[in-house]
Parts: sequence; C-alpha cells; structure tokens
Amino acid sequence: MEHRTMSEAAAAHIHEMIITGELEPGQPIRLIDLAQRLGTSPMPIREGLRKLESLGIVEIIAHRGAWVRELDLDDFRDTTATRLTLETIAVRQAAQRFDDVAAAASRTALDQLVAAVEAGDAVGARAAHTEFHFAIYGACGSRWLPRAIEPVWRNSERYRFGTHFTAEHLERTRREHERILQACIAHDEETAASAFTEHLTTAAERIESGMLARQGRRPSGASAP
Amino acid sequence: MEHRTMSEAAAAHIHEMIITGELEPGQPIRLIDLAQRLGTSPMPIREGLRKLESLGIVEIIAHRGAWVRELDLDDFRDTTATRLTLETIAVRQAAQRFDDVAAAASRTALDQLVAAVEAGDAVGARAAHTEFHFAIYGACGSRWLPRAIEPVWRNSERYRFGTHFTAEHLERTRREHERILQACIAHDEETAASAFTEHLTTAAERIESGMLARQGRRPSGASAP
DNA sequence: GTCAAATATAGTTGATCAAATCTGGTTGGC
DNA sequence: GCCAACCAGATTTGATCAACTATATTTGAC
Repeated sequence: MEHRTMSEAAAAHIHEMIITGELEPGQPIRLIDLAQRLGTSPMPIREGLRKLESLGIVEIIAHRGAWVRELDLDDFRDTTATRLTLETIAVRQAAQRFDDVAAAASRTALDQLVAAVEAGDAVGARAAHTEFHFAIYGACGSRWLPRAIEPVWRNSERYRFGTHFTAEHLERTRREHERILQACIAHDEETAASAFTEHLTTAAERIESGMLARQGRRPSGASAP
Repeated sequence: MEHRTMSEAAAAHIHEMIITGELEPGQPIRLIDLAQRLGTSPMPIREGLRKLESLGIVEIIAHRGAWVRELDLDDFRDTTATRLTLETIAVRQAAQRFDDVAAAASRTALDQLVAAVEAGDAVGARAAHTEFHFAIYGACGSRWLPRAIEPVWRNSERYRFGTHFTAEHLERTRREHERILQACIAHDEETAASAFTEHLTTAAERIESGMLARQGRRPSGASAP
C-alpha cells in the first residue's frame, strides 16, 4: 500500500498534478471536480489541499476556494537565494558530522536517482533527488533546519520540473551530486559547501535562462504543461 | 468575528492550550473529547491539528491519533541554535533595506508588547512579541525566509512560556528589542545582528537554567502515553 | 506461556445540510 | 438618461452526522 489514508494519496496526487502542470498556476481548484476525478469525496481533497497550503504550493481563502500559487521570476530568484543560504549551512554542518548511516542513505538515493534518470522516470527521479539532498541535510545535527528548508525546496521543485535537461546537463548534475557526497564523507566542509553552491547556482542559471526564453516567446502568458 | 472558520478557531484554541500547558507534552489528543469541549464536530479539530502538525507542535499518526510533541533540553538547544542561524540572517538583510513601513509596523508591535506586559496579558504579549520580530523579518526582502523561520519560532514559543520573567528581565528584554529596532532603522547591519544575537542568547540561557532547575527538582521528567 | 480470534475504541471517509460568496439584473437617486 | 447601490438566484465551500475501517486490547484455546 502506497499511502496510509485517502488524504495522503490525495495530497500526493494533487502535488504531482501541480508539478507536472496538469493543474496550472493561478487556476482555481474545485473540490467537487477533483473529488470526482480522484474517485473520493471532497473531504480527503480538502485535507490534502491543507497540507499543500502549509508547503506554500497552494493558497486557500476561506469560503472562496483554493488556487495553485503563481510562479514568476522574482519568486524563483527569492526561492533560489533562500535555498542557497539555508542549504549551504545544512551541508556545512552535515559535512562536519557525516556518519556511515548518512553515507549509506545518500548513496542509495543517488543510485536510485541515476537509475530513474536512465529509465526516464521523472517522478522517481524527483523523489530520489529530494531523498538524496535531505539525506545529507538530515545529517546536519538539527531536526529543525531540514524542516525549515522543506517548503522552500518544494517550491523550487516546481520550477525545476518545467526545465528541459540535456544529456550533458544530466551528466554534469550527476558529477556535482557525487562531488558533494564525497566531500561530506571526507568531512571536507569547505569543498562540500562550494560544491553545493556551484551545483545550485548552475542549475538555477539554467532554469532562469529557460524561463527568460519562454517569457520572450510568450510575453503575456503563464506556464505550460 | 475573530476567526473566519471553525478550523481556524480550533487551531488557535488548541495552540493556546498547548502553550499554556492545558494540553501536556506527550499527551494524546482525543478528537471527540476536544470536539465536545470546543462545541464542534471532530472535523474542524482535525483540520486545526493538521495546521499545528505543519508547525511541528503536534504529531499525527494515521489511524492512531495526535500527540503534543515532547519538549526536552536537546530540542530546546536545537531550536535555539537554528533560530540563531536563520533569524540573524533575516535581521541582517532586514537592516539593509529597512523602510518606513517596516519601521511603523515593528514600532506599533513593540508598543503593544510593552502595553500587554504592563497589563499582565500573557496571550497579547506573546502575539505582539511574534508580531514585532516578524515585522522585522518581513522586511528582509524574501518571502521564503520568514516562512522557513516560522515553525522554529513556534516551537521556541513553547519553551518561552513556561519560564518566569522578573521585572528586571522584562525591562532588559524591552531595551534589547528597542536596540534591535533602532539599529534596523539606522540600517546598521552589524549592530542589529549583534543586538539580536545577544537578545536571543541571553533569553535562551535564562530559559535553559529554568529548565535545568526544574529538571533537578523532578528527576524523572515528563509523562508517557 | 504464546498465539490467534473476537471485541472495543478511535480515526477516517462519505453523504447531507447550512452558510458564505459571487453574478446578473433591477430599482432608486441624481 | 446614466450611474450606483441593492437584492435574489446560483454556486461553492464549510460543518455535521452517520457509517466504515484500521488499530489496540482482551479473552480463550492450545
């Protein structure tokens, strides 16, 4: 069994629909429509939306409804800058106290990421990518720092998905991940931090140029599926 | 009307009950009991608990129930260290770009805090204290950084409430707040950061020594489910 | 003493009712 | 005759109640 309750399944399903663009930014989410599409009553949908609201993906206004939060360049830059601040700190702290358990967990996730990418499994790749980074952040010694990172990370994922990755990009990303992991295992704080900074910065530049290109082609519009 | 929906009212009410200790750490929260006590059906209680879960105050296990998260010294130190990291960054950034709107908002909140303290209004003082700090963080230029801070802050509040403040402590705290605000208005990043660090550090030391004293008196500690 | 089946308890979901919001048309004032 | 405010219908969310399902406990047999 994948999810323990309908609410969890609904949250995961809606999250997926938002990331893939099946539910578009700015679009109102109608409870009854969605309930019928997922084959449940409106109640689990409500619960799922509440979860997504707490992650900052969905906006709920009382007696009015729920909307998929809009994406724009300013928000992306804010998201990236905040991630750079918080996650660099987490990586540094993790490198200092990286142990075998953390090494095994991040190694497994990284292997799964590579496998999913090769299999063309976008959903699995996204899950493994999150798993890898949070396996590292989880070793930072704080329970609260990874928790603080999560909403920003989830928002960042929305931008990441819309971007096209060439084989070259994927290979470069794989090497960057490997370098971060090796630096953590070696307790090399400085290398881990700089490798992470470079990883996030280059990825952000790639995504931003993709956004600018799309913006140039379609001056007015929102994002596409 | 204070709250727009029963769920919001329930979340606020339960939050208050947890902070004041009416619901004790480790204690299971029975939906039906609470629903009867607040005069609603279980559903709004559930929604409220979900909100508190996303803040890390309550732990929910599917088909099992909800518990008030336990407090201990390790968690307090983690909370404090994380706050010190994140909020110092926010204060620095806020000081760089502090404008009249932010100044007015934090000034108002600070005056309300002083008034609430003098009136012996603990609930109002807590609200105003949060308002003051987040008025500053809100000026940091990022929408995501304050959002990342919120759960850690909410957890910190739980420890803060249990502590006794002497008139001397309150007066010192008032001066510290004033100093932070003035440094932000003056765009003096360094002074703002060091004033904030001192503010949080001394408060944390006070709370920690209070915890140690209580621990000494009651060696066995908290309750179990 | 251990394991399995039955029972009790509490959480979760579905169906229905009530409350709030938005839309379009109409009426009254200027 | 034009503009603004208001009222009624339709739509959608929010809350309640009842039925279902998963979990924990107890009891009885081996």
